Amino acid sequence: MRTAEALCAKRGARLTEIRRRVLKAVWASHAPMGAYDILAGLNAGTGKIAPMAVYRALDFLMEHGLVHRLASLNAFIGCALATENHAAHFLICRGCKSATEMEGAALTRAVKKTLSAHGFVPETEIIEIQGLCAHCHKEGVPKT
Amino acid sequence: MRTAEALCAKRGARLTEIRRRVLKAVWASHAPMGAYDILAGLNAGTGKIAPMAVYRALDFLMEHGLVHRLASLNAFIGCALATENHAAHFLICRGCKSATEMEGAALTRAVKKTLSAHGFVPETEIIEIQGLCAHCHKEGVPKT
DNA sequence: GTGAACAATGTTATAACATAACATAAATAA
DNA sequence: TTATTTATGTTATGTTATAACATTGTTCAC
Ligand SMILES: [Zn+2]
Ligand SMILES: [Zn+2]
Ligand SMILES: [Zn+2]
Ligand SMILES: [Zn+2]
Repeated sequence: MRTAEALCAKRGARLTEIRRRVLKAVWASHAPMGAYDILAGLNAGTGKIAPMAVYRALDFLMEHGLVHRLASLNAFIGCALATENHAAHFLICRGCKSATEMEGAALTRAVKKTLSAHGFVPETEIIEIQGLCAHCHKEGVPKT
Repeated sequence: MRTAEALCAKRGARLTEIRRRVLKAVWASHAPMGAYDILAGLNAGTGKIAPMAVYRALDFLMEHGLVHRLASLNAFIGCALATENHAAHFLICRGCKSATEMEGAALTRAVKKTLSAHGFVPETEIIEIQGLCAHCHKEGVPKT
């Protein structure tokens, strides 16, 4: 959270109340959260925030690399490596619902190589591997 | 199309009228199509097919590896390598809206390696790189 | 300080994507 | 043929995301 504040300050970006609350909600969850889950959390008390507000906050947070969107789940998760902009690669376990962000230097290199072979200029890189994490696999989480 | 028929015959799977029509629609488009786009196409004449029917056909076609879903676009595209089940890796150009399926042996290897390093057992592999294809980049398609 | 310009939020409505649940019909097996 | 399974029809609803425009708040030049 300090990191987020520092980062926004450095960029002259405003980490407002609602953005902070959304970020906090996303960070508080190990599992990826849907936008409407986040919304429900914010509105748990007396709230009456609208979906738009959450989506706008998420857009802001994504722009600044504090949150990632998991396309395969329509869900959002806090960035584990909130440094400069980076490609996000995720391992998504259907057993424990975890999504682990991985720092894949080798993978990144392989992707780059493949792209340049095609002359393709990348802008967004989505890599999401679904399956079972080591723990859940050992536990014998069933197929379906 | 012959391929699809052969493949289904071999497996005892029934490539019915509606499934065939959906496959044809998806194949006819270079660009990925949304489910409701496909639906609109089928219903262009006298039709009155419901969304469910399209989604069910798509599920069938995906099970048999004839169609892929692009998670980042909520769209579907015909498989360019309709052989055995394979991980689908796509290059998605925002200029010409094309989605190119790539046969990335090296990339596949890199992914495998990374996964085993994490002890992660994969089931579904989503790799979608968005950006500009060589042609659109050369044309100077602008940022936004 | 005042006012212009921009940034953020509020508000309402709707678009776009996807599935649940149950009924009917068609194909296959026994 | 009857039973069983597979596919489709039908209606309704759930889920995710954006459009459009009004209002409020912040910043900055003057
Ligand atoms: Zn990250
Ligand atoms: Zn797990
Ligand atoms: Zn394919
Ligand atoms: Zn292109």
